[in-house]
Amino acid sequence: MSQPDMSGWATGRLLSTAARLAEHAWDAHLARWDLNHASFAVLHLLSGAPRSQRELAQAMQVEDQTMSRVLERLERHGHVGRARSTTDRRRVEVSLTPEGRTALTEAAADDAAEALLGEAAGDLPALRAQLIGMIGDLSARRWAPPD
Amino acid sequence: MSQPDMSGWATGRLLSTAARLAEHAWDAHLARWDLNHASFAVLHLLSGAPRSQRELAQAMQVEDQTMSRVLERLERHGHVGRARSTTDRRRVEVSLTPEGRTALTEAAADDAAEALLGEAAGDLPALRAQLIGMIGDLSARRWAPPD
DNA sequence: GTCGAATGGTCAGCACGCTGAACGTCATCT
DNA sequence: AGATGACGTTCAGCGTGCTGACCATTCGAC
Repeated sequence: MSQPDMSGWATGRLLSTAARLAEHAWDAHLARWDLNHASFAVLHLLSGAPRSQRELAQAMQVEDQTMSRVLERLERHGHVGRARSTTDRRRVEVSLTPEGRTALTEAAADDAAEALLGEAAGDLPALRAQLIGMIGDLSARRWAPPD
Repeated sequence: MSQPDMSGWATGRLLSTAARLAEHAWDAHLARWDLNHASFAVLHLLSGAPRSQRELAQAMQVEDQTMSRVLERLERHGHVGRARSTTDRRRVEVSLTPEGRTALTEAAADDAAEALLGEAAGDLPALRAQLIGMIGDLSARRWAPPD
């Protein structure tokens, strides 16, 4: 089957398409544990210590509202617990449940998706370096200080 | 402001984040014409000749249902017209309206987003080549023949 | 102490992606 | 011609992302 010619595509479209395909492959792998690309990354962030929702949102470069719903889903599936902080009752402390920790460990163990991307990308380290540089640049522009 | 350390991020997460940031910058530019990254790409595909919805979906590497709704929105804003084909009444022929063509021309004229990505990415041609290779590989796996 | 601003989360609503299921239309085979 | 299957589109529903608006809590200035 012939691939469409992508040489004329805008770079943004290439990025979105590649991201979608990567997410799809990853989600297929993570579905076993009722996880997906977003929630898995959150579990990973929580593996060290509990965090507030805003901390998680910032670490994921996502808006608070988005994180709120991802966590709602994670809680619904029993992967995390949420409890209002006792010292600051505005904050919600999010922590891994034992089930969440197990799921994280198992899902991270055979990371088929990362291996897949390794094959698909010619030079994975170079790609990662490019993406990291790009994210740094674009997110600095987006949340630029009102100078 | 210190960037979070992304060296530990999964590659899929890097891709998604970079794509989201690129889409955001692009959408901000296209909002003037009631367009966004998805609908703009569709207009571009239609600039040559009218197409059926399925053709558009395949060209965009997207499911039919998704394309259906993007087109519904484009029609609502007057950028495209949709008409049942006379030769095959299952098909819907999508064509640019004059307003759509004007919007496409204007939006494509000063493509601020592509320039932005050019700055953000160190080596844009290399990045594009990597992404194109990756999309080819991943989409072949996804829609692999039932061998 | 009180008032107002800043902070942390949530709700409502939109858009793009996906899956699964339905619908009308064509094409083919008998 | 009638049944069967393939095709093109849409509907229902979910998930992640966004924006804008709202609520409760805390902190600071007075």
